[in-house]
Amino acid sequence: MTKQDPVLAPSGRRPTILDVAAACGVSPATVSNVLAEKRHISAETRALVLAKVQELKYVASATARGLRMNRTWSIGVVVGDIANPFSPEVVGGVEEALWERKNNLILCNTGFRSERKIAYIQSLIDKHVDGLILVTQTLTVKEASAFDIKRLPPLVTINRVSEAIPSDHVTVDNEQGVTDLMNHLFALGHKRIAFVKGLTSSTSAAARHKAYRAAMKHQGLLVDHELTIQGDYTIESGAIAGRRLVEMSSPPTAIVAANDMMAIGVLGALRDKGISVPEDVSVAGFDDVSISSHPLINLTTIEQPKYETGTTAARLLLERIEGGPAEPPRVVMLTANLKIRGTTGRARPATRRKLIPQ
Amino acid sequence: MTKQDPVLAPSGRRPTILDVAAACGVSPATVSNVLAEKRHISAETRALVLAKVQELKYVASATARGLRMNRTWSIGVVVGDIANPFSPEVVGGVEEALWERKNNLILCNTGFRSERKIAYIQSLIDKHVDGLILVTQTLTVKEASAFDIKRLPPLVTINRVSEAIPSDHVTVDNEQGVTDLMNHLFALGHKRIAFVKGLTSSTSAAARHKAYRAAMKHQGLLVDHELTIQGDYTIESGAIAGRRLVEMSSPPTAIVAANDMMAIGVLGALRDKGISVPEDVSVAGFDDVSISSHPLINLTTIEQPKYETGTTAARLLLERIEGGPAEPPRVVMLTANLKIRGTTGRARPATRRKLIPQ
DNA sequence: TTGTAGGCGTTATCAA
DNA sequence: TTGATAACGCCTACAA
Repeated sequence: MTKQDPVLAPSGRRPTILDVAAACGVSPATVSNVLAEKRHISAETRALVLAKVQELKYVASATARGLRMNRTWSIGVVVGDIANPFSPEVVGGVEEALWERKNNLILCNTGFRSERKIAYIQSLIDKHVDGLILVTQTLTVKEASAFDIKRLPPLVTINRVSEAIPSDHVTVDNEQGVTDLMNHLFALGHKRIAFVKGLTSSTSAAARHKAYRAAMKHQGLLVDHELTIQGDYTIESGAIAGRRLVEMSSPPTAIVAANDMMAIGVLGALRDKGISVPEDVSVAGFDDVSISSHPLINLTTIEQPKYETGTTAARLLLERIEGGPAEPPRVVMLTANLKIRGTTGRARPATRRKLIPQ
Repeated sequence: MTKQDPVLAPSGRRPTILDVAAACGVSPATVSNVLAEKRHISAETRALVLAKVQELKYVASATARGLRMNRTWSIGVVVGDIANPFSPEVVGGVEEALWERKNNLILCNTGFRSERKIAYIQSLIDKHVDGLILVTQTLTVKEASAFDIKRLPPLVTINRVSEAIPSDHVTVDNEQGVTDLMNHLFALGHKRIAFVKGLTSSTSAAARHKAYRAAMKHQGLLVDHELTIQGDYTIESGAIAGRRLVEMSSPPTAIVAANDMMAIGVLGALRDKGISVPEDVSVAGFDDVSISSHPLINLTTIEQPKYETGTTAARLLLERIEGGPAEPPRVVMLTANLKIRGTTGRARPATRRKLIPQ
């Protein structure tokens, strides 16, 4: 004889709305309405239903509800590299905002591989996510052609405008940030300032580079193309750039990297070469990743409000999902804050170094 | 006529299996079978169906399929703090392994808040995830009582054994790692070694602390309780611990932290106080977070293979999901690797410091 | 205030 | 080798 628990549904099987309805002697519709608080239900039945729901630990199946309502309360978040300190901070913000609205976050890590990005987005479409957030990623026209654009859910991009598809966009004021930083360096007497670029495909990287050149010109300085080095936002690329720069016959007195990770890479390379920062060279980054404020790094940088970037993107997306497509694409540009720390200082007279044999 | 914006006005209705069936003049069952490769279909119809599928860009709705098959191909991953550098590396590993098996990752960030953990797990149950991975988190008996345990999907815990529920478990050999590190310090002449503990609730933190005490005893050294400081795995708690330790009347010659973030906090505090590492004090951590190997940090630590921890956990989980609950819980213990870097050196003679006035 | 019934898009079972 | 049909669990017109 099997011992039946009168309260719990048969082991493992979760109770359905029918079980609750039966237990209460009402119709499933009533149970649904009690839970959805859609139409008025007599206090009596309401109480009964709620009691039974609790007793049976009934929770509606999100799958069934999703099928019926054509919603999943899930948002796909596509990042290039979750291990890059920038990503988790943004993702943390997205997560928080989604949590507040009872949505879930499906994390997709592309490793910046195009095919994987496409495959992931396709699978997100299959899963019927309600929306998509692209973190420092975009959809090229070519990539977008891989699937039926009409079936893409609402989209928000972070730090990189979407090429193929109009979408809401959250970014930081790159131009202002870099300009502030450059002025800080000019004030310190720097004239020979190098720039480590980010990926060319990145809108924000491009904007930062552009602002650098504009600031140089505005200051009446020549932009030496030798002093612009291509990086890819990784710490390693920063280290390589750093080595190259200090080995030059007439090296820069300051190095600006398009993000903190590269700046930190530069710092590492300089340390390995025994070059003092900021006495010999000044270094600065962009983002203000959490480790940058550590006393041992102490990097002068431009803060991008990463967490806020994430929450903002999520909220724009949820509004769009609820509100419908009526409004035109929105762009939110958060302010960049210059954080002056220990890696920038007065420029060493440019001539001195030349006398030192390589 | 309104110009339709493809993304902002999304949801061109996606074709269903019925559309494909109709277009081919076959039954939906046949389409399903072609796609699932379940039963034999004549080459002719097969080709026809596949062609139409391509033409219509038909993809089965994961929601409908999930409802029918009682599977979602989604795994919930619950982390305490996604911004802690440890998390993204593990999550990256999980993500990769899930990707290989075409599963998705639903990320839940609890901020170590119990109610949020409960609410998240409940929502994951609602969503019918096929499995759950708890990263440096556990379910206490009390927490587990919040929902019907029978309805919990298969579970894998990382770095913290599950109290309430039997589950597969992936961790690192904490004891061996700490023992190796302690022997390294002993060999350098350290006797007065402090320990910064992790959260008491963490199994791995407890194991690391235990191994520290065992090593001290085994070496015939007294464990001075003053030298054990409670931290919480954050960089701030490490900084606080560091300050307290060096302000002691007879400070330690070496400080071991239960994780890298706290060790890095210690380093920051020492730097702020002008104390040289490793000349005045040696410092070591546990995890080998990516920044630890940077030339400016250069932290001696014990590597936990984080990425591999993630992939292993995911694979155990997927096996369990496919294979059923038959087998008993498994434990995988990865080996810990001591990484000797620049923050550990010969012990300064214990007497010297006493002469220097505070 | 409540109940009935249809359908969301699949897959599985049975029948042909 | 293929087709019809019944679920899966829910929400929501429409009816009562």
